[in-house]
Amino acid sequence: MFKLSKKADYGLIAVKHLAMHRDQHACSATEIAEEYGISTMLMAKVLQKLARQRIVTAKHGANGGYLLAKEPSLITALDVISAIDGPVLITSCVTSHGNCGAADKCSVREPLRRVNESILSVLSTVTISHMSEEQHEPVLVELQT
Amino acid sequence: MFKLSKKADYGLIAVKHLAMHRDQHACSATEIAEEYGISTMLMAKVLQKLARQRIVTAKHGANGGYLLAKEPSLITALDVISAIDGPVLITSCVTSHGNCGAADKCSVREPLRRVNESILSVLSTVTISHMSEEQHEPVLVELQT
DNA sequence: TCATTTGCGACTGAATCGGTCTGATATAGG
DNA sequence: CCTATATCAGACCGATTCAGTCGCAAATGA
Repeated sequence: MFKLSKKADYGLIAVKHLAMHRDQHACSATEIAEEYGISTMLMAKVLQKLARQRIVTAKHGANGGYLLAKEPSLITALDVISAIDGPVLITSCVTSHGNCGAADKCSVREPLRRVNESILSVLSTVTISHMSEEQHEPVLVELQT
Repeated sequence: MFKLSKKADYGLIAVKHLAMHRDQHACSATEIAEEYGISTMLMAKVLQKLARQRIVTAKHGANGGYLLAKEPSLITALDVISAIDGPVLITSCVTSHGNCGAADKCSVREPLRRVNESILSVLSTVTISHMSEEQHEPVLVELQT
């Protein structure tokens, strides 16, 4: 329906973990997985996807692991989610090569596109450093109705 | 990943259609389905769910069909979507009877809850009348980071 | 050299989703 | 009253997606 995948969830957990252990040692997939009681194999897969999108950098070999590739304030929730699940599109019609059956007859396509943009804007406003801080300053997001 | 179901999509199409044919005759599921090239059976199912949530009212019998139960400006996208797909929760952790494995160890739960609220707020700001109008005045939505 | 750790693709079982079918009930009109 | 037209409800099925696993290759530090 309208949920993020568990993998995306785990991705956010992992990135936040790395943000909190910044400038310390590199964290291995096993270490992170055990800390949160998640399957090691699955966490490894998630971190690999994050590495492929240059959100984290990997260090091979013994005592290796992952480090954040950028500052926590430069990594948005959208970055992490779309690195793992692919582009965020609330309807299949919205895509460029969209093969929506109702095609051009579809009267909700344009309004939904605007809703989609608003959601993207929310997700890209929230950064990892936001998610680590305690204070929560409200931010205004513009919504084209 | 993060998409609305086709049923929810069809629901929005149907409700918008009813809004545009307001104060005329009741529209049958067949009529709406054919107009947008959607399966009749499926459209019927969608409209039944909308009727159960009192978003539309059904008129049985010959020349029956559906009518909007409220003014288009009082029906939000969130109403329609959650009538069909159930409550909008971006993670399974967020729910009240949440059985998230990582449980209380999960460090992203609270930030995601706030993101979820922002999305709900976006979806409940957009009404059916918004989706029918041509003009698009921007609205500001508050986002707790 | 060897233990550790990432990288990648293939695979499986379970859950969800799109869509269909059947039968029951309600109602307008002849 | 009878029939055609609609909604209503739930069971059902095939296809897709998703969570999670496994095996093997490559990199790297000790």
